[in-house]
Amino acid sequence: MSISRAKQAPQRTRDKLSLLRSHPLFRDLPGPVIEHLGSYMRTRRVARGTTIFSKGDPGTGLMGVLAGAVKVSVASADGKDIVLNTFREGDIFGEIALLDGRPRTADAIAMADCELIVIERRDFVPFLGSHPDVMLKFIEILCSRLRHTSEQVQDITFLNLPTRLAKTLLQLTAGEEGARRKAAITQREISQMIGMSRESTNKQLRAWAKRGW
Amino acid sequence: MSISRAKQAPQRTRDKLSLLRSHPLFRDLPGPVIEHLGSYMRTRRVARGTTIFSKGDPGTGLMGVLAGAVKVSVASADGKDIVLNTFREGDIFGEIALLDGRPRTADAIAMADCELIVIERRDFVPFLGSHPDVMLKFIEILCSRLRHTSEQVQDITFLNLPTRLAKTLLQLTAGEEGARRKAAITQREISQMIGMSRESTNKQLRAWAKRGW
DNA sequence: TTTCGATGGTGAGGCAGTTCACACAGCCGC
DNA sequence: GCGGCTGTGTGAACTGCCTCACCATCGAAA
Repeated sequence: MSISRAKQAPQRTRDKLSLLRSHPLFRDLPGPVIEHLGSYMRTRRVARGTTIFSKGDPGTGLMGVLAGAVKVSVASADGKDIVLNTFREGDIFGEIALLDGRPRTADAIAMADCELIVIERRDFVPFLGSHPDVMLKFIEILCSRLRHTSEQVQDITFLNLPTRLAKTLLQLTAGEEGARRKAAITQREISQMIGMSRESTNKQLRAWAKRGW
Repeated sequence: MSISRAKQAPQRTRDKLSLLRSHPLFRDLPGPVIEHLGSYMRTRRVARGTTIFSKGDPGTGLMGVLAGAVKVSVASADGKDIVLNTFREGDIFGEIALLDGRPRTADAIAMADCELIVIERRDFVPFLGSHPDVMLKFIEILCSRLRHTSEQVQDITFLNLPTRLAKTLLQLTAGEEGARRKAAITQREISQMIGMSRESTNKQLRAWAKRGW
């Protein structure tokens, strides 16, 4: 997976500043402020499969996806894996450790070759302190994350495999309807998203396929 | 349950202002500001079993527990119930709908006779706008809620019944170690916290009891 | 070309936990 | 003291999903 993939740089449809300018968090900021922020940012390129950060790491900063896709997941002692969230081009992640400075609660892994931006906590926190409007946006983001995670809890406890699978598939296809579905996701990844075994997922998919879907 | 219980007012060990003054959110505010905030607050008394708000309600405000205990839970279509969080004297809940103004994502139910404080969103949001330091505290709270919920997801998917039960029991006893355990919780409530059936919980408890615990 | 690793596909068997059906105790109001 | 309610205790039957074991396919590496 390493060499031949890494050879071709990930498609980058936007640069650092344009990501800031288009993201809801910063969209409303005046140009000079955005450029100021931009000066704090580093970019980082990672190949598919790379661990971007691990559970327990000191949370050093905020990450943004310029190109590629990232999954945030946790592994159990016995090798199982659940995906808590996925992020793609234009998304921002890792806010929690950024904001409260405590260790990361999950792993972040590149699902494709990625180009990321990184803003360090030590640079960002002072900035945040002088920008209450950005704080408000962060509060909104945190709220929506909370709603998402809490819905996840409900889905896991209330819904059975087929329902959860269907729901996940819908979300996946909804996310990429406009773009051609180049996202080529494996069944194993789907199963991790819904917290079920690869085999069960497969069987359900086949059962549906037999009925012509 | 209704009459004889409601007769005796819930034990109130603190008043509105002292709750604000002792809560991490507001602790650092100057006295006059706290009193100003206090002027927005109403108190509300509810009997055990009362629904304080329901999933889907417009989120009107922030709630605080002066006395009693509150559980935040969701019910599934087929009558099952999971508890997402519990709050007791001195805690604050309902921040999410307060902050983003969207509908409540869960029900809040009084687990005992309660005295609550309420601050309306329309009063609080302007206040928040002029108090960035309070925003920061809210960000911290949201982060810790997020960590909690995400841990819940992990527990549900990775841990089996006995482990989850043990963990929950530990948290419960830890929460009330100083105070005499007057919290008299039912097995049904425990099962809802860990997302398992009442019967299974009972059997596990009995199994442990047989071994002398 | 062969080999190898990663993915997709499928069946048999097993078990954790659910559902259902009770029985029993304590408490309350009447 | 009697019915009714809420909470506890328990066994039998059922089942959804996991685990294990295996084979097929395909692309990349050697």
